[in-house]
Amino acid sequence: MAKIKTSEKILNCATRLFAQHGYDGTIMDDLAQQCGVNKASIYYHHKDKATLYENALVALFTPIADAVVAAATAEDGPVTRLESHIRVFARASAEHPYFSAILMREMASGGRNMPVSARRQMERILKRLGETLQLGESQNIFKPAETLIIHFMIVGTINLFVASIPFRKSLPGADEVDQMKNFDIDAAAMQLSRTIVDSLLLK
Amino acid sequence: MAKIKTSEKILNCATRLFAQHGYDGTIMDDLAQQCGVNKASIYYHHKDKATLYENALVALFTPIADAVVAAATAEDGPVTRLESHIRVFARASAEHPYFSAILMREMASGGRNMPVSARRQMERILKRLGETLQLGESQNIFKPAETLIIHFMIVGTINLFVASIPFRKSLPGADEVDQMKNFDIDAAAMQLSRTIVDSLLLK
Amino acid sequence: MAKIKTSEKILNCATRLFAQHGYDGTIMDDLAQQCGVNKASIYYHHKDKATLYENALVALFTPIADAVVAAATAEDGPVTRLESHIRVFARASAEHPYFSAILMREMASGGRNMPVSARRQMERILKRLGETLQLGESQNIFKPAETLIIHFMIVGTINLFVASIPFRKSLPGADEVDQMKNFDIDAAAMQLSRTIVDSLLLK
Amino acid sequence: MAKIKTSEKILNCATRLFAQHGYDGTIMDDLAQQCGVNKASIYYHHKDKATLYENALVALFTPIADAVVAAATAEDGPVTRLESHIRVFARASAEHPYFSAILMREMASGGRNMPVSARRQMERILKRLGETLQLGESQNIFKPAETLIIHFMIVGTINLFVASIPFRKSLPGADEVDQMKNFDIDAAAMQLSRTIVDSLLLK
DNA sequence: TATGAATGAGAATTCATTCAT
DNA sequence: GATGAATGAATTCTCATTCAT
Repeated sequence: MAKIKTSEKILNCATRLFAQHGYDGTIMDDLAQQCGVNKASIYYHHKDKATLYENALVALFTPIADAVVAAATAEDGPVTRLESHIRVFARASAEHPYFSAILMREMASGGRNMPVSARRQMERILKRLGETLQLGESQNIFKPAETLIIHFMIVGTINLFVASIPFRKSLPGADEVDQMKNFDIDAAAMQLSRTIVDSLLLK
Repeated sequence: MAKIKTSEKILNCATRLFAQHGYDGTIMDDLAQQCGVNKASIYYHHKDKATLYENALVALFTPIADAVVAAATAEDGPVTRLESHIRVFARASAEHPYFSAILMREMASGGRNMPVSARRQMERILKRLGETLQLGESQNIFKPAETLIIHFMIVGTINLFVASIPFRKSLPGADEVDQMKNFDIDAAAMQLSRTIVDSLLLK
Repeated sequence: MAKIKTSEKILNCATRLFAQHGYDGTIMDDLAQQCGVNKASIYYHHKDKATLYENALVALFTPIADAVVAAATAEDGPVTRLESHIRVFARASAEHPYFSAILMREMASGGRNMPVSARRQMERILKRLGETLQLGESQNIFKPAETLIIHFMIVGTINLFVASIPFRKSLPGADEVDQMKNFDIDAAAMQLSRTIVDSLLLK
Repeated sequence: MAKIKTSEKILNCATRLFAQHGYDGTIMDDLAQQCGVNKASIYYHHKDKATLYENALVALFTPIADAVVAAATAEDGPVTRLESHIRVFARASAEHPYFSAILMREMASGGRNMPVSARRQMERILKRLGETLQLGESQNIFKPAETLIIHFMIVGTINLFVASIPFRKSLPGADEVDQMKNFDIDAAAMQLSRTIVDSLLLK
């Protein structure tokens, strides 16, 4: 069993803390303690807090963008391609639970502080969506639509869904089937997908 | 011309800073400077930072929930009621530009730190939406749907749209009609509305 | 008895520590303790360590330059003027015992880090000396000489003399009249003065 | 071409850094980087920072004291012996440019931290000067004078002259013959020499 | 000998909050 | 109500030194 390198251990731990508490709310002392390394080690591997944040975001955003772009490419028709785009984005968000929280905070800041390299990844996703919608339009399958709005719809909805899971889990569950207890990301993605596709299809 | 009371001046300024920088990123010194009052005055009027945050959130969330609830009530049919719900929520979000940023940060934190009084307001909005959807279902106009997902769709989309306006405005706009420059909240609300309603309507 | 303002108390104390330990060797914690104020108070009054250093140097160098310039002006002939220049510089150095140590360290650094405002004061002294030598030359009393060398002779000698007093005081004084125990600044100034004037006078 | 031993490479580099930044201002990380060795290697060769400093100072001070003592010995008369003392000290200082800076810092600290072995070297120089002056007095060539003052005059002047060269070189030289641009150590030594001898000679 | 990694003890600076007037 | 000053408790970052290989 290969030993996880300290540098990565710090990065993983930092990602979690940044997601939970935000940049300013994350304390380097806590980070050191939580990953069981000396505080100075963090600085040995990651220059400073800002750089650590950048490193964490790039490591987090890149595989998600990769997955979404690859998934959309694998499909032929615009409908299945769009469905795939949404499903894979939703699953990737659920699998990297820190992604949504971090992205939401960044969007809340107007993206002003988001490292350029992380922003690039979001742009890759947006661009792919635009191509898919364009494909649908050109085949007279989709109505014309604002890519950006659709993008926000997907990202905003999934983000909220995923980021609110811990909160909803913590609620005193009065009812097992209580909708506040709905954590099934695939079901959510499917409803979102159907909603968007339905509204895009030319009758 | 009525003089704005110091207490309110502080509250307004604080709301902006909390939206821009988050709770941890907001510094009391800056706040004092930006509203032109002495730092000690803040404490004279607002106990401490946490209380100030609560006060700011309640003052921000309440009128928005009021507007949404009132708007939905004013309509008769489920479709117009839902449309009204979305349109008013979108407009209110755009008019209180700090609302979206703050709500997004809170959701990113899983709502763990959101003052109860602020959370109540979000629950009022969610409840109203549930009633509207239920009305549509009982009249055989809407398919059954998960209220929470629809709620996240509305809130997530509008939040992202509004919160990203400053960022998008700051982009070097190559093209005037560039969609990244789309700031028309009513148009965005309408597309969102159509998307959701289309997908809900029984064919 | 007027209360010494905290800001000045800090400045005085800082001047001493900077003289004794140099910029890098001076620790803000120690400073706070030694002047009996809270560490944060230092930052309330003086922005940061570098600024504090600047403030200390200006407050230290200015009165010395003032005294030297004024003294030279009060005399008529070049000889008495030069003697006065040296004597007053020596006395001022002895009265502000931190001046010599700080100046020596700055010269050791090649003056690279000396705040401009402090450097200005040294330039005033050098300029005054140049005028005095020029006066002597024009009256056929002095031989031509390099102002800078004479300046270094005065400053270097007095600096060493004054800065070494604490060290020499700490020596186990075998003999009361041991020259290493010579602390009489006026006598030292006089010998220096005579040395320089003798060598300058046209025979 | 003999390979410079790591140990010496470190020592040379350390001497420069100590001269430029002082003991406290010299950082072991920088030292390692600047001499291109691993930080741990420094400790392999030199125990710790304090010891390294001692080693550097002894290696620097010893040849200078040797040269001065030897030079004075080679001359017969007190005048030429004194002139030689000054000239050789000046040249040695100029050839070992780090000597002046380090000595000035040590004097600024009152010599409190100077390694004993380094101090010994300065004492050899002082002792030799005393003997030369004594010789002049006993031959009725020199007036009585305080050895220590003469020593300070020599050391203080030359130190300042040498240590300020880098700074003066960095000045925007308006004029080529500008005296601030005077770097000729021999000329400076000669003027200093003449000044001191003139004032010592019995008329 | 050499080196990448690790670390305890600092050291500079910040920040929410309080106090005296 | 308002304000300049003060402060204790963090918080980020540094640095001399050591360790394992």
